[in-house]
Amino acid sequence: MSDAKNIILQAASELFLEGGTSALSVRAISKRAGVSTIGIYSHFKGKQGILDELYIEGFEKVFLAMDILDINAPARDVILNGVKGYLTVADQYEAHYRLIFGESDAGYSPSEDARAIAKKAFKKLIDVSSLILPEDTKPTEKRRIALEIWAFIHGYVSLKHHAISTFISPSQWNRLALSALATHIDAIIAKYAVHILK
Amino acid sequence: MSDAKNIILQAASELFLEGGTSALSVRAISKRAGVSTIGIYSHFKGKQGILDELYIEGFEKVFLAMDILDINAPARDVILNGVKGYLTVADQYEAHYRLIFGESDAGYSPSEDARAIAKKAFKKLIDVSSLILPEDTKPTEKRRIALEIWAFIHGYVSLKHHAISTFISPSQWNRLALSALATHIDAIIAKYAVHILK
DNA sequence: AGCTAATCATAACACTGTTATGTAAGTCAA
DNA sequence: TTGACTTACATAACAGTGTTATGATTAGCT
Repeated sequence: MSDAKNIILQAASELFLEGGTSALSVRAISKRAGVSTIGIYSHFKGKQGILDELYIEGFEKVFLAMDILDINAPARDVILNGVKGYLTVADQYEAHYRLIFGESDAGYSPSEDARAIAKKAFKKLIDVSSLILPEDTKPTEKRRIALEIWAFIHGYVSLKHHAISTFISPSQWNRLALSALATHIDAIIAKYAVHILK
Repeated sequence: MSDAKNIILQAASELFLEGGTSALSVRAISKRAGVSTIGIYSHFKGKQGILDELYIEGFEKVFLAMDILDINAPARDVILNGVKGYLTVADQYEAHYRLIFGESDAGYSPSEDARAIAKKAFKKLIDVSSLILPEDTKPTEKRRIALEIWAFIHGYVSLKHHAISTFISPSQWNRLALSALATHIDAIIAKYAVHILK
């Protein structure tokens, strides 16, 4: 990657972290990067290209957050730890998170490359959440369970961002999300245990 | 409400349903309504005012969707029916839903009046979801459970809107959401049953 | 060296929400 | 009816947005 490209991306990332999408205008980026506005078009595919990079950056953070250190811990704890990491990233990189879930720029839609990273992250989630399932569980079933967990936890993050939700503090939100998910995971485990016993 | 005000709002609502926020420019509204752009500012508080009206419109749809017809049915079914209505509204008025959850216009934030309607809808959700809880459950506990249900189901709707989620059809999404929620509700009921038995 | 392709700057285009200015219409009291 | 005052509307402009056409400059390669 060339110098100018790096400088532009750095400027964009800074502005994005500071003020979200509203602070991310082509002119603001070029001004901070010390280049002309045309630089965003010669090095990236316009603003879409910049947003794509930030989208990928966001999903990479999510991907790393799900990294599991203690592979020997009980499956239930491994998942909850992964989710804890997910929630931390969602807090720390809120602008990225909002971009990923279309909460910041209605006009933006991710490119093929960006979608590929997103799918990679989802596959990792499937791997992690499958730990509570029997090994011979069908792929579609594994995906279904991963989706349940993702929907649940993302629902909490998204509601936290909602304007109505001021009566609950951010840290309390994360605790609520984790305890609710624990309940749900236990329910899933119990269901499969019964299934095995039969 | 005056004539011009109604005409403007009608035009805005139509454009919104047709093309979402991106189709909702002040000039487009005024053009369709047959008035000058200044009309949006004399009858509403600019674009914010228009979005506020649509925000309220959206939450009223959600509110109505949770109306329960069969009050004598089992609590579990009453909730699932209410959620089914919620999902239908989310599909039918996708633009409104996205606006409500900040997925369409990053600049918009609802007024006090709009927030009030949102709180009213949430209170209704608390009432409905409390049906599976013992009558003497504390208000904060009731709220916590309502939040669990809302987060779960909204998480599914939000993921459905996500770009990565093309591998699942819309109707399938709703089925997945409902069955996952059923699992979760049963888990909650079981938990409270144990609590009572002790 | 000479040619080609990429990089950059200026300025402009078509859009956005908003507002200052001016005009016309309606309202109400003397 | 007349005069004063408020409201409704229109035109045009302002400051911002993403994008691009036109040139100029630079870099890489034959």
